Amino acid sequence: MRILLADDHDMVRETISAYLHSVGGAEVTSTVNLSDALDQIDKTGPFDLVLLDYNMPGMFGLEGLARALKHNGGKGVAILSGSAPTRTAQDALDAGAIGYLPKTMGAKSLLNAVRFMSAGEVYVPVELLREQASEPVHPLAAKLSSREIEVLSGLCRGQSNKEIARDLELQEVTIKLHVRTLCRKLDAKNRTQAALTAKEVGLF
Amino acid sequence: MRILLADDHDMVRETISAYLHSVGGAEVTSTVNLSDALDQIDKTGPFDLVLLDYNMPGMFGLEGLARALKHNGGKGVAILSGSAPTRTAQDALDAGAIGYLPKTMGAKSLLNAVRFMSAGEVYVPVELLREQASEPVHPLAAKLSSREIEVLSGLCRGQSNKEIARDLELQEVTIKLHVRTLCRKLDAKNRTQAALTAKEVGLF
DNA sequence: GGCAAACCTAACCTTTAGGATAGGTGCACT
DNA sequence: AGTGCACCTATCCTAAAGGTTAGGTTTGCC
Repeated sequence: MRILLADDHDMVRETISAYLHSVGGAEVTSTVNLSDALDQIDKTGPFDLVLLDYNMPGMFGLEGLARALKHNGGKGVAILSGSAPTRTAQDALDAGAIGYLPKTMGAKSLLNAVRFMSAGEVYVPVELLREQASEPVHPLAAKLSSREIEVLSGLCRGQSNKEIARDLELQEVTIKLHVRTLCRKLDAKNRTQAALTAKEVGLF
Repeated sequence: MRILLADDHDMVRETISAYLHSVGGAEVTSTVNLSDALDQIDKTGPFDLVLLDYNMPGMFGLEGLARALKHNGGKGVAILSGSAPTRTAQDALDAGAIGYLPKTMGAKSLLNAVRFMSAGEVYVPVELLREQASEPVHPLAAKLSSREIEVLSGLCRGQSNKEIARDLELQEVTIKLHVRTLCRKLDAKNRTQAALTAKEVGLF
């Protein structure tokens, strides 16, 4: 199993490389930037798997991924990243990456994932799904009073102030007031934006 | 590698079982429903991996998964499914499944995934991310003209008619007209509802 | 050419939204 | 008792939204 590891952090590079070699029996080559990695591929032929640090000299986001994919002749290229923003991971996989490895994962899991990807399979960390499913528990919900939540709920149903007032048995003016404070708290210009952002953060 | 496969379709059961045994060298036991599977676990001890068909006598959705997880003593249980609705897969993984296998995947990939999961790693098919990224091409989008889509886009950003008019270099009245027809087509009472439903069906 | 459809604009109207300012209540905390 | 906060209401105002009717253009189709 021939692995190419490109990461500018010495410690990351050395520990991962050592583990994959000693425990996983892999033949690991490592470089400190993208261009060295591409040179290495050209020199010794495609690797079974190429691991690229996302934040690394010469990467320029996913551009580096595309270049590495071309060089590695059909074999897999995966992205290694410290954090795991869902967006980036999705983009990477859409762009043809064979996997997205958060650096937070354990050594054993890393080895398993590397073996898996070397076999040509796409590795997706569960965390990605988790993040999408469970929102960060609406951070701004705490800033809203219970009344405001009720009014916001009406906004999210597209109700007019009058309708909301009727449902809550209040005067229309009062609703206007709440709507205004809601817009301020949600950083929205109008009721529509308030409703949209409330929906977006998963409040309703 | 001891695998337990539970599926009520004879063909699925036999082909998968045969492949995992002959090519993958696995020891495969198979049953036709959930209760037989649970009996089998109790009789011969936990398997390295249990594969459960999602639509199967006794499963009752994810209830069967929970029961199997208890019986298999910490080792992995994965869901096998014909279709791959993102929602179900997410729920399954959240409920502790070690993987979600669409039956559409190739034999070789299946074997790789099974080996991966037997090693205790969570397998997530890429399709799940893909589906979330690219919607099923909005059924009602066809009913809207290109201008209307542009205006709707403005609504979904919470813009006022005046702002939309400026962006599209049209008169405000024209925008009003489009907003009205949009509300009719989207069955909305006002711009807020229109924006919300547009967002809901994934148009923006 | 006639015709329909999608588009744009105009003038006019009513309702709603959004905002400011002022004042009232009840409750909790000090 | 006083202070602060969340809540409710009132009046007055401007700006937007929503709706009607009546035109106009371009495009493509029969």
